[in-house]
Amino acid sequence: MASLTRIIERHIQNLLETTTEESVFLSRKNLSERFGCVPSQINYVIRSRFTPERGYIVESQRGGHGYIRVIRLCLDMPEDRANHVDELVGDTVNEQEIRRILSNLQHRQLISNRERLLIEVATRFQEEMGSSLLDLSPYKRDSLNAELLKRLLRSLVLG
Amino acid sequence: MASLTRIIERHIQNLLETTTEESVFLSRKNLSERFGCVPSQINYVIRSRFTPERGYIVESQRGGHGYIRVIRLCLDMPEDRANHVDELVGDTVNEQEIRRILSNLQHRQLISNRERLLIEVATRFQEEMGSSLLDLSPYKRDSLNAELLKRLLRSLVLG
DNA sequence: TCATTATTGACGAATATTGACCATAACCCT
DNA sequence: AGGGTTATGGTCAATATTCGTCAATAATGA
Repeated sequence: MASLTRIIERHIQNLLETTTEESVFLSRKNLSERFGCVPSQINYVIRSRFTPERGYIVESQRGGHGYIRVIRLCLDMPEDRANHVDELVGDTVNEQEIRRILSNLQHRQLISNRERLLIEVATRFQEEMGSSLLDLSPYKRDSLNAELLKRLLRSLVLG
Repeated sequence: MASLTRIIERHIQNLLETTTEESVFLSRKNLSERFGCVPSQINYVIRSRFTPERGYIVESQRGGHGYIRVIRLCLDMPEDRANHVDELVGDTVNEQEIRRILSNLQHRQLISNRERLLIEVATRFQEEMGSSLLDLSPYKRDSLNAELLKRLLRSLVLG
């Protein structure tokens, strides 16, 4: 029993995979009628699933002939991917954020599940060392986590 | 008398062995009702038994249609395999030995190029932290390296 | 006996759904 | 051209539904 949000998400992803274009134009009204929901549910799906963090950008226009356009980010150049990684991770990350980032990257097939596992083990080990052995402050641990995570991901994404 | 934790652990493992998928979706609420325990007991089982170090990845989502997803990358590591990893790595390893071990594993096609890269980056980062940030003795650094390397390799069920 | 592991429950955080009200752009009619 | 009308999409807050965390307590085992 999938949620409506997930169903609509899949629908939009299908459209993106089907087309040869790098974007699709949606009608909020049509979509909400097709899926039997209030229009603002479409906004919720867009806001929660088609974010820059997941590799999308969105444009829209109101009024007559209005639309919502969903564009797939193109990260062909290794350098673009490295920059993307730096933005994703930022200067500090806690364990929860690490899990979320890795989940995203895996769904986008930028890392395999074994690679994800290695990264989780490595960051957990560092977290454990940082808190029990070294008694570092939470902030210091989060910034060390960010540094390690960026190095790991950059090494994959530059190749 | 088997503890509830063990019973629930076995239940989840059975689900994983039964399904043809690489993962199972659980409902915390359902499970806790079925086994007559508080919901947070399910978290305890997951946290203590289905860790990345043991080769599992866990994703979850709160809210409506929430779930806990357990992904198993490999079946549990047999005892002898784990011992093999321990022998391979030993109690201390320096960078040179790490490279030799990884090279060997890669030639036997037990790890990919990218996986090797991750392990090297992770151990090098720890080495760097250990010497510059915390000024650990070389011996201490080598034993931390060994511990990290063993956890990484065990998670992949190598040996 | 002491350390580790297991159990519980109160409280907190995240996600999904819905609807009322707001903002904007195109169209059409003087 | 101007102004009203119509057709879109956007925002925000309320509510419901899950799951997570943390700390206290109990049980187990070495």
